[in-house]
Amino acid sequence: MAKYPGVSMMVTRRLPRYYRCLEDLIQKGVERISSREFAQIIGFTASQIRQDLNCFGGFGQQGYGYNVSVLYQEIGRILSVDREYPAILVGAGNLGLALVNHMGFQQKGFKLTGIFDKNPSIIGKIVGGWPVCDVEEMGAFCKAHKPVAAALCVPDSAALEVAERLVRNGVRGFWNFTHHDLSLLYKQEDVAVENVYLGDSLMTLTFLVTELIEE
Amino acid sequence: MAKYPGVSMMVTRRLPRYYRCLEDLIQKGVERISSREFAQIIGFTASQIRQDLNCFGGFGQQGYGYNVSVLYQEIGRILSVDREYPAILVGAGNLGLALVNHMGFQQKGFKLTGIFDKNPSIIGKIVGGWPVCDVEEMGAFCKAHKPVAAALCVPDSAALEVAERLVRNGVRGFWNFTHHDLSLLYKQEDVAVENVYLGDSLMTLTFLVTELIEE
DNA sequence: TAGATTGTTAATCGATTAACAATC
DNA sequence: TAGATTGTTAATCGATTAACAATC
Repeated sequence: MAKYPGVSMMVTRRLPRYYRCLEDLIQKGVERISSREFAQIIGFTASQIRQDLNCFGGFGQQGYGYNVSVLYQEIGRILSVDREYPAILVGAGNLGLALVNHMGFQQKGFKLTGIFDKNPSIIGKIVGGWPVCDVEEMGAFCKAHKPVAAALCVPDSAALEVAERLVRNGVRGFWNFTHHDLSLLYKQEDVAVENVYLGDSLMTLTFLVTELIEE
Repeated sequence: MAKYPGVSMMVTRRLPRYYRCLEDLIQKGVERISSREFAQIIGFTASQIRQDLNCFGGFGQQGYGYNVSVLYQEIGRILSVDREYPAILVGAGNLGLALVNHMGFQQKGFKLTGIFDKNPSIIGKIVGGWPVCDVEEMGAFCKAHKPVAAALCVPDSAALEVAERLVRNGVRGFWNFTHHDLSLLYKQEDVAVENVYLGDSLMTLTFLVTELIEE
């Protein structure tokens, strides 16, 4: 059973925003904050912040507000960013490598445990401390290391096949950079999918810019 | 004045999905499609599809449905993906390079016209056909080439300064990969911001996976 | 205690879905 | 013409905002 069954996707997606914002506040030495001040900084309404937080518990105190570091810890716990779920990267192209080098998988709930690619000219190279392995070894690796999630940076054409293979091997979450909506595939089964459609994001910007500059 | 002033962000963000899905259908040789069939494939409801499309015009025909290639063209036009707005990339680290090499800026409304970085060891290298230039040259470059948009792949700490410099030089849109919410900064001014919070996206997945696997 | 600010309920707003008349 | 499916209006649903009593 899910710990927070009633929580909407809207609220879920705001949690990381709160978390990061609180991190900044700690950095700046802020100890307490009211929903009103918080709202100003983060760009939501005070009502929404209080409403959101109360999905998970009463972390504030009337007349005082919220203790920044307490709230930070609480949201971190809710997000489970202190976990180290074993995760793998499939597809060590430009984007995949950028994610490994640029992003901290750790401190975001995951621990990278393997990198896989199909391209023989990449296999064997060391990336972010890990040798790139042949995708053919992926099945055996999963049986041994039981990765919980996978970052999918393979070409669109390979997305479905790779995803299905991983699900058969116990992977329960995808950070999906392909353009195949995997959440459609796994609606029934218990697989979490976070789609990152970079192409769509750029096209959205195109639309917005055009709306702005075309008279 | 905006061409489509009443269109919500919700609808806007679905447009690229429609566009890509139609592309796939064309590839598969599908000529016509009803909102019902389309809904099945894309994972929305038929009502929503018809509602969405009618924000922009009546592209269908009663009793027939939608002509796939006509609809594809129409949505492409609405999104302005056939434009070639001059755009630059600032920050040629792993992520920036991945975007240049992996993404097609062209065919998504933009044309990359320059790449900038602060790091002397990167400056001068050729990436995606363009030499990486010193950020110090950015002002002069903007005056000469008038880029309309910028992909921001600089460290968080540099985000605000770079963004402000670019806005002063006429940039009207940001594809923002930093964790500073630029849309907060330019609420009043006419600057479009598409925030891509990869870290938040990964934390969201962490939350979803935890909800799934913790009993 | 008095002032401040939460937690929570009620009101509003917007987005999605359902229904159906218009029409190809 | 009859069948199918749109465009569009009305109903529902969910998310955001406002309000205020509870309480630190």
